Amino acid sequence: MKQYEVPIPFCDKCSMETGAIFRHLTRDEVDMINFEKEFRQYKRGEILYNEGNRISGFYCVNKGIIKVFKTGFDGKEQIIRFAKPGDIIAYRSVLSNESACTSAKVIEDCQVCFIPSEILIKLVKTNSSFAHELLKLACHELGEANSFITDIAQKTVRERLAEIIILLVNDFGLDEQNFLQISLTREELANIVGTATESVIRLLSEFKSDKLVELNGRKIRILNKKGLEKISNVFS
Amino acid sequence: MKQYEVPIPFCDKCSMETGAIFRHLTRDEVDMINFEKEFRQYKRGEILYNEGNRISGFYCVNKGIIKVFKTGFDGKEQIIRFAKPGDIIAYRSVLSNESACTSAKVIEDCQVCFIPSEILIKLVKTNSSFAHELLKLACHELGEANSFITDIAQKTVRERLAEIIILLVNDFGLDEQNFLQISLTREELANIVGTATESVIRLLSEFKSDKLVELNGRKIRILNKKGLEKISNVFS
DNA sequence: CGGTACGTTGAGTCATATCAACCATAGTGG
DNA sequence: CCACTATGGTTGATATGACTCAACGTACCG
Repeated sequence: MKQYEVPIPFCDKCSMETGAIFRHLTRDEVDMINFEKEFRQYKRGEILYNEGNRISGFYCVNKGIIKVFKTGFDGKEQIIRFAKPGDIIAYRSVLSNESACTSAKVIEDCQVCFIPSEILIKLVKTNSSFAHELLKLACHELGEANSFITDIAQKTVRERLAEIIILLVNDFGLDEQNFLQISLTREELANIVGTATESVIRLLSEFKSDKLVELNGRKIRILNKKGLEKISNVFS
Repeated sequence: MKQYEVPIPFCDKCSMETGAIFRHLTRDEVDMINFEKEFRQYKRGEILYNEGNRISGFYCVNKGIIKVFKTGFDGKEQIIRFAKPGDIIAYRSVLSNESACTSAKVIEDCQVCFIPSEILIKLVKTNSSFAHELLKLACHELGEANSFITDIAQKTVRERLAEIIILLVNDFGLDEQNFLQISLTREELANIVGTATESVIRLLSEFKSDKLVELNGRKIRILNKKGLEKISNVFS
């Protein structure tokens, strides 16, 4: 009956992480989550939930990377954001009491805690710092969404691709050899930028010619971050 | 010393409106807002606040229409949303404690209540239903932003223009003669859709040729809503 | 060894942006 | 009352970024 190789992590970790919303919970509240939550593991390609689903809880990512995307009219994915350890997903649907407006799929094998909706609602009702923290989170994401809308509407694909690479660097970091710490297919990159796969390929190899990046399959090595920033028109 | 012709409205109205976030406030809380708020009037073209400003409160719209937009790299506006009576704006910045990520400009002469940040924060802390309601609002807007991102990234300008017209109809309604109840310049339309003014002009006159709309200056009369929906690929 | 998913490259097309000229309207000031 | 100016709307010509389609290469997997 031993289904998991890994021990179920306690949420104490999440609750201590700076940046995680759980840091405003009391000891008792963390214990309650630990008691009520369900631990789950998923492999690359697996789906946590689908657009349109009624959601019965939200997820806190413990390990791995998840992409959150929306399926457009013709079936093309638009990646909205990524979730990495410490991030929560699906809270939007729970709180707005709407069905999921996005789907979530695993990019890198992951471990998550699934926490029932009632817990989230209860915490919002009883712990006002936590509610405030969630509001901050939602409002912050809203600000990012606004920026993204403006970018997609106004920038060229070239600018957007450069910008997305920068954002990925900031979110996931580089290893010792300056390789981006998240590996995406060209199609996935295209689905963030909002363009065709072939366009990403062509632009990436342009960036390569211009000595901005080095490509090794899905691994992207950043050679000239400043140069990319300049192309992306990120500042001013 | 009589500066305003209109009597200062009490927020009781706002607090009773269905859909407005204030409906979960107690009598005392509404009274507090009435006491602390500042009543302001603005004419078309005036600016409530600018991108980058530190915001010391949020606005509740009592009358008129306001556009909320972001200024892109080359100075082009991207309209993010409109606010009409009952809506609140700038709450995002207050709650996330960031400076304004958008600007707000009057489209149609308006009256607003300006409510200091502290009040909002205090209400979030003391009234958990109100906090929950705000969370619902923010999460709902987040869902809309996600849809918009997907649309801009994947749909053609033609589809988006049709969709925006539908959305405006749903938000602002039609008068007895089916004229859209908000009047925007072609440039403003372009700045919602994310395209060039000339493209909007050309597409609008195509829609006119196709008997979908009738144009009379800035007034748009809807002749065939179903037809526009079909073009926009809103459903399915 | 075939199959499937991903990556790459080239050629052709089209939607949309850009540039430029022009018209209409309304407000301003002499 | 009339230039004068600003703002917005329209149209045409032209350029081009980006998409589509198609073919082919590559790699991993059972």
